[in-house]
Amino acid sequence: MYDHAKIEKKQQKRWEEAGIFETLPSDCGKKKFYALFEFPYPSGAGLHVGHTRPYTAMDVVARKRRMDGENVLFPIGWDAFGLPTENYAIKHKVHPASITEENINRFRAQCKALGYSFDWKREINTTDPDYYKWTQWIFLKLFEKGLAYKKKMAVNWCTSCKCVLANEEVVDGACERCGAPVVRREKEQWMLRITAYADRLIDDLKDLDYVERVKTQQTNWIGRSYGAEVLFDTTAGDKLKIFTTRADTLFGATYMVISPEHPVIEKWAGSISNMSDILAYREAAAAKSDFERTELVKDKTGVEIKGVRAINPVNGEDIPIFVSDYVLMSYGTGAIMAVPAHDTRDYAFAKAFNLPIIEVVAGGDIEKEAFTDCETGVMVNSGFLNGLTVEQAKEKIIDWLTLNLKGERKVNYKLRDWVFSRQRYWGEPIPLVYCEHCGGFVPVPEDQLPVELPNVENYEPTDSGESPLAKMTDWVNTTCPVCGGPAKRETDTMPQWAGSSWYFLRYTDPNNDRALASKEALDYWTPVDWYNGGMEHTTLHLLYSRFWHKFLYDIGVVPTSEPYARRTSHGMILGEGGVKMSKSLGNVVNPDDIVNEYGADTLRLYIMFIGDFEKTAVMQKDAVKGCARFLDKLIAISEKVVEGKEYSERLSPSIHRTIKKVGDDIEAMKFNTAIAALMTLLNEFSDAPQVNRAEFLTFITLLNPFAPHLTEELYEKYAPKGSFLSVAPWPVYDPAKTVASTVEIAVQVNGKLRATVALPVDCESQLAIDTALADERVAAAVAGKTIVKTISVKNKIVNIVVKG
RNA sequence: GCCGCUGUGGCGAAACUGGCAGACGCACCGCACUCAAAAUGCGGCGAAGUGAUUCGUGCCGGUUCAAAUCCGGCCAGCGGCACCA
Repeated sequence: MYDHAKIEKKQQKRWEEAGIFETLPSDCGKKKFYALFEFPYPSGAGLHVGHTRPYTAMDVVARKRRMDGENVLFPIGWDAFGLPTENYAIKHKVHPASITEENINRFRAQCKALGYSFDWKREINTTDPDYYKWTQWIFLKLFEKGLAYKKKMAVNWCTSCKCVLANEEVVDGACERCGAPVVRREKEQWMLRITAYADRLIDDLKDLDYVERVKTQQTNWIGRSYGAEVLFDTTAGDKLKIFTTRADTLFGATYMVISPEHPVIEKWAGSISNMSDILAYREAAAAKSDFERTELVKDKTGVEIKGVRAINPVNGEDIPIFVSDYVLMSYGTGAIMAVPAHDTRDYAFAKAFNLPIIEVVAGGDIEKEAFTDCETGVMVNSGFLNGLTVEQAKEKIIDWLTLNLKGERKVNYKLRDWVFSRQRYWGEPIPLVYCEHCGGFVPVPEDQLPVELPNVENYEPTDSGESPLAKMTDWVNTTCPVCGGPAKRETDTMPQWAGSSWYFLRYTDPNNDRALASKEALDYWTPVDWYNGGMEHTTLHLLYSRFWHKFLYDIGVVPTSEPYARRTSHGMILGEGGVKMSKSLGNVVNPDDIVNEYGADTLRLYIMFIGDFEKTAVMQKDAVKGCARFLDKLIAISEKVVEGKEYSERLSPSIHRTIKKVGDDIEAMKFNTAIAALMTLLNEFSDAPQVNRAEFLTFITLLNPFAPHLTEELYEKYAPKGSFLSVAPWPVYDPAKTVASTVEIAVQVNGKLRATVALPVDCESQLAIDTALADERVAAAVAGKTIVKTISVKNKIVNIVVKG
């Protein structure tokens, strides 16, 4: 066992003093490489072992690219606004800013102890007014372009955080962060028009190097569907507009349904004879939480509107209209045509209310269930569509609707606009003031940014849904920047996701006080070349930041329309026994413990060796030992290295192969097999009679990205003063030298392994077959039988097919 | 229900484009060193069989000289979405 604590501290100090990980200027002549992982929220719990997986992975990549001679930007910062800090501050009566500072100090120390090669001079903090000034600036640009607007609407209200949530933050009807139930509340909220970018957010994915599951998840979340809007005449006089993806089934529409919140209910009040029933139903629907609504998916409820009926535009049929909460006001037009024969929900409703079911696509059995999987069917009972395929009917009906002014093509999305305001203290103030005289919200002028968070006595959230800032009358009351009259500041703050939607831009030029970053810095560094992050952010941070970036591109602030060229995603680290690590289970592994016992290099190796980077892995403390032993073995070998400038004949092929393997594996994020290859090579070293200096140096260079401290220490013995392995050139391999002169070939008889034979590389297949047949075990298996066929695959296998 | 991913020893896992299944590591067993233990080194380690051999990558079937890998049909687990018309 070596003194890891001493060595690691020493090397960290050397690196820092020499500044070898500082980013070079953009005119350095090197190819740029921007490596990024999702910057942490500096929680009170400190760095978790789960953090070390993506951090170490990207550190390995960054270190390897630096050794490849690239100019690497590998930054770190703190996404420090957020509720846990605020809640802790309330409980312990301290200012969130001071807790944030404490937490950051701890995270920083932990990161340094792990030897990450960050450029510490570019550290950022989203709660720093010099940073959030630009977050506010982007908001003002969104406001200026009409992409930020205030709207009264039903929102998700977390009963514990006492704050609204974005749709993306609601998981199974509960708050994504605290797990408390979420209810619907009518509130005025700031919204960002992310839906305006829905198409581009889907379409631009196709040119990006993102792992496929991220692309599909984003595409599904945005949920684009192509269909038509159709106008139905009603006996109330005006028309009712619906959205459908199946206009081809119009002849099967036997009733209509509108959402309980649909505004026509008020409009038709005079004609509706059972208004009280309908209002009672609406009230009952509104009282349901999101959770209850999803729980009750099965049973369809509703009320028929008495007094108003609709006319099916294709056949003039008079059909009833229902109110039911299975139709959502927030999607499409809040009204549907119901085709029970070909939609499961309509079918269930029609059965419950005893409504007619008309088959319009042949092939199913509508007595039993709705025939929905009918894309290949043929139209029936459908007038002028009869005999057409579904595909043909879809085209024909849309043409017919358009021609007769009864409808038109329409695209709809599941994606909703982003609810952007929060009624909490610890977030960026929204830089707007409300002026009665000017008749609305007025932006705070750019030269008055940032609008800083005032010091408040009490951060306690309110049940009324007002931000704690609202009580700060000194701060709230201000003058209007336009007319100079009295005005009130907006007291809601921005959500946690604001600061992280653009932070990667700030790293390129972190101290700029005239722009969020200079044009030169953005031109050189963006887009991020490789961004790794958690799957849990796919429809949150990743989507939000793509949206902001596209907006900034549109207004000419950034030079690319996408922020990240490549996106990878790491699997979760589970606790012992395959369960999620949590405080309550007491199975949280603190990386500090492993660092103290074995050293940072061992932890780094272990966390990379644990398994496929993209998959969930289980922490097994026992297995850490294997990595510690590997390093001990390396030290033992280092003490016996002899002089030598060339690889020995014995080790040369393995060394060349390993250089290739480790390099390829790092780029493919197959860190586990890269380490396995290094272990194999080290085992060969210890079996060899001796290891020379050239061989040893290549080995520690390959290992350096994974175990930078020990390899740097071992390198000092050979290196001129002031030179560093961490920035030494990556070894090159010669493809011709990766193969030994002989290979072992498997010999099969009828596909079953019978022997292995040694043969010269790339030998003729006849020689391989002859050698195989000469083997006594093969001969025995073939004896007395007829050879029907022989197959020989170069350097791999010989298969002899026999009969009889 | 829909979309996606995964299923391989006692355990974590490897296996390029179909070509010796189980690399590498953990645990375990034996031996050496030691008074002893730890550490270290050497050897073994999918199952059955004394053995030649046979069986074996979730299950059933297919294609192929050859299948963990390709095709068809299931089963189980994980993740995402979910009354989205």
